[in-house]
Amino acid sequence: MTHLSITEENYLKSILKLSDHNQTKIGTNEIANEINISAASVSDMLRKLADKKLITYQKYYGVKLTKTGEHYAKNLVRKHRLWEVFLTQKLQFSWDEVHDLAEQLEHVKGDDMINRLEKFLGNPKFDPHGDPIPDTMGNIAIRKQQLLIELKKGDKAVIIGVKDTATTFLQFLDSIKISLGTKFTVIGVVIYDHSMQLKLQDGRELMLSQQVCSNIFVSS
Amino acid sequence: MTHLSITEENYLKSILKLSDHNQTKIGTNEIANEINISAASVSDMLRKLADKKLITYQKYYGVKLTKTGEHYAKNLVRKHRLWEVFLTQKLQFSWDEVHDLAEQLEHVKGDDMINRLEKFLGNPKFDPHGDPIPDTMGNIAIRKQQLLIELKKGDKAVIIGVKDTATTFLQFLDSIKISLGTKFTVIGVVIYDHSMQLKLQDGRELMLSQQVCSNIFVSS
DNA sequence: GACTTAATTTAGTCTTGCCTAAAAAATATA
DNA sequence: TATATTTTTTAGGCAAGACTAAATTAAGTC
Ligand SMILES: [Mn+2]
Ligand SMILES: [Mn+2]
Ligand SMILES: [Mn+2]
Ligand SMILES: [Mn+2]
Repeated sequence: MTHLSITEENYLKSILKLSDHNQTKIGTNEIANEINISAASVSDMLRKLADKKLITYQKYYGVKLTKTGEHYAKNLVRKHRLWEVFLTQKLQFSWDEVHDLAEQLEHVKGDDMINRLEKFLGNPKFDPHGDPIPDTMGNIAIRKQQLLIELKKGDKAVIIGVKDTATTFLQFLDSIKISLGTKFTVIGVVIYDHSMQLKLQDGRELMLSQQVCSNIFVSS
Repeated sequence: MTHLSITEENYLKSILKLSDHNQTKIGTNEIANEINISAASVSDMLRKLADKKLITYQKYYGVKLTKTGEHYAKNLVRKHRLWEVFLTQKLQFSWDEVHDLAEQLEHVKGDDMINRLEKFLGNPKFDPHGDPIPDTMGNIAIRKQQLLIELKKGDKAVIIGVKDTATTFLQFLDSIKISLGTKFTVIGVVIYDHSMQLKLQDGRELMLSQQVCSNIFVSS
């Protein structure tokens, strides 16, 4: 495999992210928006990535990762998430602090290092935000999960991930002592604004807004 | 402190390395040779580094790090060596495999991360090659050490570092089961070529060439 | 001290990755 | 279908960091 620049890696990662659960082709503007770069620059880079057979690109009609491109992108996600686990599990960072550091660490070359890191961490399957860690082949564990917002009164579930990983959101969850693994029962749903009232395993009762509930993944 | 590019960091690191135990100014060619870049390119960069007050630079008369430049350079060395300890102690890499990975890891920004890493590693004072790890202030522990080649027949000592860290040299030492901490007595010095005969603590006897003995640091 | 050689800097280019402004193509609207 | 709007691409530039070739300065030699 050829050596990719950090920039190229980041483009592939963005395209993968935008493709998630979405087969259709990705537009230039979407990518530009995702990585905060002008559409003109993205257009330039797409041509280069297509030349390298990392994406299929038809002018004016969007892009899609090739198998090769997808492989690189998933490997990058794998590295990102393993480093996030390292930072939280070994260096005691909290889940809202690790993303930016992982953005840098993911570009360090050395698959052997990453495989050793994975083993050192005890072969984790999910990162600190509940996102699955691809294996060396790019395979990703599928979990049956749904958004908290989709639950009904009386449903019991456990929190297994967050959709939004913004610092403010994660810190808010910390402040109300909610984390991955927290078990609860839905004891009410407000019709007016779709806030949800939960009863946690530890006995506490909590009211969460629709926006919050739309960004928490649960498993029943 | 301003943000330095990886390139700038590497120039500072090279200048520090070349300055080691050597107060005189460093020449353009020396740097060019150290980082495998043309002298013309080095000349360009020196002007830029001088503009940023990271080095003092007088055209045609060489360069020297400023206090600021030295601080950056030592911090880089600190990061490099801590990552090398991580790779050997936690990921089980051997001492001949870690340098290139550390060359990448040292450029990851985040002093907090490095301080946590240091603590996680148990505040090591030396890296896997016996080189001292600067503290956050850039202070470096001084050890009384000398080269093996300087010893005389009958001297007892312990190996505490290597001067050459080339893969082939380190693998050679592995192959003859010599590592940091190995204790020995000099039982003979060949007059003809200055090879040295050692008796190790485990009873083995070894003959080492002058070149090998010139690249091993010992403490008595 | 003049001449030769070595070290260093300058001049002119190249590539990567970004930008803005303008042109072109696709899509939406009437 | 013609026009307006949005999206995307092209054109032209810029900065960083590299190169080679040429010019300049310093250092060494007779
Ligand atoms: Mn992340
Ligand atoms: Mn994550
Ligand atoms: Mn090293
Ligand atoms: Mn080292």
